[in-house]
Amino acid sequence: MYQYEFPHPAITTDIVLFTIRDKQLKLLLVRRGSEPFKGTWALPGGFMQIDEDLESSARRELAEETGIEGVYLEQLYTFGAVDRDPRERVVTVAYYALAASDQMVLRAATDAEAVDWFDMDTLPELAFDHRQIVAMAHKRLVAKLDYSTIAFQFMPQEFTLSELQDVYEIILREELDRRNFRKWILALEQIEETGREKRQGAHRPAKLYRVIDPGRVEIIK
Amino acid sequence: MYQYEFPHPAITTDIVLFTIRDKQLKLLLVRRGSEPFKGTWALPGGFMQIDEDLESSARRELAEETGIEGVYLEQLYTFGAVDRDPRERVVTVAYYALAASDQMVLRAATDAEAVDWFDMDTLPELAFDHRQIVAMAHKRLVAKLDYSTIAFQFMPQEFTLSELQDVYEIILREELDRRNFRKWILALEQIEETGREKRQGAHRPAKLYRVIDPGRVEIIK
DNA sequence: GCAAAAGTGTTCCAGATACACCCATGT
DNA sequence: ACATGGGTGTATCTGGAACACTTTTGC
Repeated sequence: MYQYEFPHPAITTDIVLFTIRDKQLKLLLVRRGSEPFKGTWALPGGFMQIDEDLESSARRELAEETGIEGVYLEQLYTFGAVDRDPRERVVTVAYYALAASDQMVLRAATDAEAVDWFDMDTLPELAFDHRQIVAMAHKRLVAKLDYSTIAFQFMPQEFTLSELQDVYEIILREELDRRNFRKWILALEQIEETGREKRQGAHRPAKLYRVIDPGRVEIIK
Repeated sequence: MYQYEFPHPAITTDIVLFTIRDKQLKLLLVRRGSEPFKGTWALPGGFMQIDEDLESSARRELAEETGIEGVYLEQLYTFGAVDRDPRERVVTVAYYALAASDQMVLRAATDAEAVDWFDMDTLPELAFDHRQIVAMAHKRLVAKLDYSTIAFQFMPQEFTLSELQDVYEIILREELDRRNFRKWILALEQIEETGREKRQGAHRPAKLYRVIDPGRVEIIK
């Protein structure tokens, strides 16, 4: 038992992990194995330990619940409505995360818990205020596409310009002119040719590119 | 005494309140009246109550410690390094706030506490990790000036275009062309003439303007 | 009449947009 | 040979940047 002179809230971290698969923007959810909201889909996340910092907590929860490690992670917003958890006062620090779908090995579902990817436009009912958290993360993702190089976080090590353009088109939900897109993305000087090609199907092979500084997300304005 | 099965951190809110006064960007600080960091300047803020939400906590602390109410307030970032407070584990949700200096009546200092405004370029030593919090708030303020109408939050009800331009120049630390600034700011259609003038000194009077929707901060891209 | 800030338009440049044809491959 | 996606250049438009003189007032 831990005792305090005045009441303390609990702190959780929740992670909104996006990826792109099958030409769709996907969101990772876990099915809750315990009350409250048992059986309902929710964001991966959970209680912060007293001796770990916030980002470590988010990474640990993501790894424990889904087996996923090493993704791009950024703090999103902190949600603290008084009644957002029926058990006790819980403040959650939400993160959003992006990953290339080929980087991820989903852990075989532990316990009775299930983990799965959902299309952003056909999400199930979500536990707590997770719908609101997802909405904010999605808005931020769309906004950041315009003024940062965050889209590269969705790409595998090598990719074609068409694949990269697909990512932008899927997230922005609009078609882009191929020539203008290529001019723009190359002018950023954030990607370079690998010298290799991707042959696929009955047409001209596409040059493969890599991100010059894969860990970094640049503000491009 | 309050008991929990596992240890809970404390949650605080801290407020980085900016204003513009004497052609300088100023920051509000309070001198700590108790340990730790007794006597050191710090951001206004304090422990969140178990039955209030985060923003309410920030507004309450600001009002209690400084007497200031009704300012523009926006969540900044949540700081949770394990050792950021020597007493116990404390996670702080930082807010930044902006106000017109004429709107604010500083409360006469209560207790042994002092409250004062400091120039951003001559800040004293700060308690905890507040220097880092201030740095992030300042960076955000400068960035938001470019893509939102946040600067209006510094203005009194009626103001001249020169006064508004001063605000931009002080925060951006660069001079702006008067004609271009006026063209740009009027094209936003966020301010309108009041029909009144400001006569001051031996020169042509300036038209007074007001913000059309003072509560709102628009993203202008 | 003079000092001091307010007010006002046009030119220029750079970055974004629109747009169509040839290329290399597999079948 | 043909179907498929890959690759490329130019003309136009638009928003931002540079730039100087006249107006109104108080003293």
